[in-house]
Amino acid sequence: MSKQKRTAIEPTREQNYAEWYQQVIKAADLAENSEVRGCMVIKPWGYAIWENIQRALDERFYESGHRNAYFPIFIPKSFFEKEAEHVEGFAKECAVVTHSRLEDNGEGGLKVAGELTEPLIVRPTSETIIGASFAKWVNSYRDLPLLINQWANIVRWEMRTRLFLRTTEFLWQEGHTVHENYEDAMLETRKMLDVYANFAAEYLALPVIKGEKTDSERFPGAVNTYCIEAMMQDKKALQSGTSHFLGQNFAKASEIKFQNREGEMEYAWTTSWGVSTRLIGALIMAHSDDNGLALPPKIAPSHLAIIPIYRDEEEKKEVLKYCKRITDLFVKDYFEDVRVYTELDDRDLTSSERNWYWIKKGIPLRIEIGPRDIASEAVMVARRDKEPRDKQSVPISELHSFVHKSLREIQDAYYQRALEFRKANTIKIDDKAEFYRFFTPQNQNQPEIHGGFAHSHWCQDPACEEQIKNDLKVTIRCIPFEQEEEEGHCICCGKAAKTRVIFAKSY
RNA sequence: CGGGAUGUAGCGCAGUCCGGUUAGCGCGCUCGGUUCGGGACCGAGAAGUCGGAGGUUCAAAUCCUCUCAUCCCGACCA
Repeated sequence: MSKQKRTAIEPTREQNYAEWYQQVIKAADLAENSEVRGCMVIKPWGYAIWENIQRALDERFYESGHRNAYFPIFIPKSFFEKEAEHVEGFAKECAVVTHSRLEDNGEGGLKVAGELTEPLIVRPTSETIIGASFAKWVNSYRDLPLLINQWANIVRWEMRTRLFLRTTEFLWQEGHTVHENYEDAMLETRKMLDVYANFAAEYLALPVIKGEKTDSERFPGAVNTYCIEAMMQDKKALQSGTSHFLGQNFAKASEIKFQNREGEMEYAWTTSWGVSTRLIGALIMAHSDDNGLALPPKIAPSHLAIIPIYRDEEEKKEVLKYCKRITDLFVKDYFEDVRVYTELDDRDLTSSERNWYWIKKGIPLRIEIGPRDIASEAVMVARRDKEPRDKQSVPISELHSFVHKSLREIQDAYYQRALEFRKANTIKIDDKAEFYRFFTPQNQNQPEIHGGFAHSHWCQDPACEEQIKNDLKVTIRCIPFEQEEEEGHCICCGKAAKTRVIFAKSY
């Protein structure tokens, strides 16, 4: 059949986006569903991406004065109850530990025993348990600001899960800070959102929109929730990170008080902010294509796949010797702040099979090395951002600089492509009928990829937000920071409105 | 938790309506040979509690009852 048109991933994005996403993960061997409902196993290639995310973010947190610490996975129920909105927001998705022991049930099985006097909640987020520590640590304005970060796992008992995007247990980072006043806390909240946005752009090659959540989407217990929103290739929005200004709400709940410069006792101002393994989902859906994963070099676990090509043992020996010269060029080599790693793939498979294997894994560069290259003192280099058969010969003498130049170009190309995709699918809409048309698929039974980001006016009435959500499954992703004041009419009710918000379908 | 569907080899499926030798097919896996810079080909082979329990029957993957699990659509969400 027409081999030229065969894609490594089936179905394609166009055919069935949700299934395509699953297949990309499988083909790249990033993760798999575990035996435990809703929980995933993150495999080495996927976990390495997470470690790279950690490394880059951790450095930024440290540079901005934050220090890592670790708090318990269990939160006593009573702690959780202290902040009313907070409880309400998370109550429906908590895993609760009620017993401490297993006993023989007399039928070859086990029964739970040892009921706890107070149930423990497996943290869905740590504001309350960390608050309890902070209450002890903060006594004076001289103790502030207190800047703490925790890398941890979290459990939220979601109904429907999808690898990386929404799993019952997930990995994340949660920053928790305490400040003397409103301004400092607000500054911190916004600063960390910038850290996230810059990280997303520079490392994940992911352009994001910074903005504020509406009341209905706000973190339970927060005063303001800020977020970064990214557009996936199915034109849906993915919330990729959040930063919360908590005001004095949690300080009051946890009794975080300090003696201020005037000698009076005062409740502190706190913030919290986080990103999770969901970022890997964002990464996948932003850049991957119908041939599988595509990784920006600054976040890729490995950068060069070296594929030796030979016919017999004798040729193999010679080619491998030549390969050693190539790998030696990149020993302890750095692409900007990222360590360059190479993968020598001399498995007993055909060269094309090995080639496609690395294409599906998203490795930025593939280097084919065979007898012809030895003769010409060169190698064949292929880039993941170009067509699979698009290869070029590069002399060994230029290979190191060529690789570095290419890595930079690939990183930029992914960012540009994602940015252009978002631009092409973002429009201003002022007419209600057009708005409804924009978010309605042609084929209701099997909705095609449609919609995008709609910048439209909103009157701030939650009823309008609710109406749109019910009619179209479209929500306000955020009220973007960057926009010019422009009088208009609410896209739903038509009343006068001053700001445009971003409407989109979302994950 | 409501509506729909599916459980058969590692993966993807056929067979079930209409019960009948040894439960098939594709991919993958193992071995041998030929290949090898666009996902190789030929030959041989291994691999299955037909989700589980109970029932009907001379006979059950197939019919009946119960049960468990998964997926999709809703409500919920980093």
